[in-house]
Amino acid sequence: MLEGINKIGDLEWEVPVGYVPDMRVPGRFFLSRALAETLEEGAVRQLANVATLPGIVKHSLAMPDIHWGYGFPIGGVAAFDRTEGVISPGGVGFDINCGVRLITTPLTEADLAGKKRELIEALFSVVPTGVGARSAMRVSNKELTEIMVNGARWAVERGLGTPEDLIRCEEEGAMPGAEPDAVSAKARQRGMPQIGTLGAGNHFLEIQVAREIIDPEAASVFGIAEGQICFMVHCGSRGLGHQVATDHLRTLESALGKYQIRLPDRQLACAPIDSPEGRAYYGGMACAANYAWTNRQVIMHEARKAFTQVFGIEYDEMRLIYDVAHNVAKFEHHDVDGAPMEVCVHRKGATRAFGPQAPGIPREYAAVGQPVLIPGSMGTSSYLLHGTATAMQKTWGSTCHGAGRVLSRSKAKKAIRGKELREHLAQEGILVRAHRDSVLAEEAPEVYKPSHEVVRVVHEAGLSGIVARLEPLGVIKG
DNA sequence: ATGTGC
Repeated sequence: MLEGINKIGDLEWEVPVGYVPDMRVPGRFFLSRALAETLEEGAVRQLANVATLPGIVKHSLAMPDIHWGYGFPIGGVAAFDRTEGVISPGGVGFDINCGVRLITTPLTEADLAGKKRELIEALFSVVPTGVGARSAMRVSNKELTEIMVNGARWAVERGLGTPEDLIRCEEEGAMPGAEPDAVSAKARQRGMPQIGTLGAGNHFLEIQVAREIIDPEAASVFGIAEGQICFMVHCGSRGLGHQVATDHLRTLESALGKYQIRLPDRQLACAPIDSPEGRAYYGGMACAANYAWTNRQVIMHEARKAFTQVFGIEYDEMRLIYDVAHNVAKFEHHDVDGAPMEVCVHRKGATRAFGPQAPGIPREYAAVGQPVLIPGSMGTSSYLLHGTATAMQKTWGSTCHGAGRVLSRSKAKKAIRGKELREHLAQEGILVRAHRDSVLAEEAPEVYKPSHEVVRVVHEAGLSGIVARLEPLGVIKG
């Protein structure tokens, strides 16, 4: 472990005040010995830098998938006092509301046999992939405004889903406080042709089988059984979210002097939550988050239609378990030293993991806590977990989001051949359909930390409980 | 992550 960091529990570490100058609170992160080898000093410094920001409450936190990011570390969680604190795009990330949803089907592996290629091709033909992918769907400027305000409900009202889908979605598919005027014309232009598109990088649409049920009671509550075929959608707010982040970062950087905020790193650009600049970022970010929920709703709808065509099953037999955001800032009420407090929780590459009976989770899941969805890297397992009371106490109800990258894209492309990887995965029974073979090299399993170890750590640390392990059978990539 | 770099 790095110099100057204290072990405070089996899997818990503290970065003391003074690790970098002007820290207001300590940093804390969760990590096993096995993952310690992958810990970057730069990511720990970023965790400490976040602790210098005005109004930060209790700790600057990071999950076991911590790695170096823009300003804030990825895997980072930080809460700021609603009245005294700041809001920062670096604490959310460029892909606002990058997230995941998981859907069960009535199919088994036997049903899939011989039809997997047909299914993959059907899915690939209805879900546009790749950087700059455009949708066949026509969305007007007025409709885009409705999408940014109403989120997934916009899609359901047009028959692209069912009302039950919305209940099983974080924020029911739309955050409050979306402010369309805080989204630039350029951001709108980028977002207009991209509703229903997957994008690139680690985004995917994957066919999976529930290979292992670890917690049968919670699995039954979530409605998933061993051997069941599922599909998972992992994507975000595309060009619109990226442009919202870019636009507001520039505004916030130039307002730093006005609010006399001194930063160890300009990438931490932020503004008081209740300033015009802070409010504008929140309003724009909420628009992008709602756009992302709509995007995943439309992709799920297209995928359901493809399944009905290939297998002759009913649309309603494919049930959304849940949809989670991995990159977002939200106002939440938490207990701080026995007193309720409203804070702005930034989760960047982290998942909300609200425990049993927590407000804001679907009533049907109240007994076990909210579902938590952790995507694997290509060819490796994804996980379904549940939130816990421990997460509420220790991490503002948060857990990890997946496997952090350990090899850069450029290094991965030099070390790995995409075509060979595709053939190798095919031998294991995993069919891959990608926009370009080169993305396969960039997304190879070995360029990521092992997600099973990341998930093991949050389980052992009590931040969430493993419910099921899902194995990939076929995947569509950018 | 991203009309992938100013």
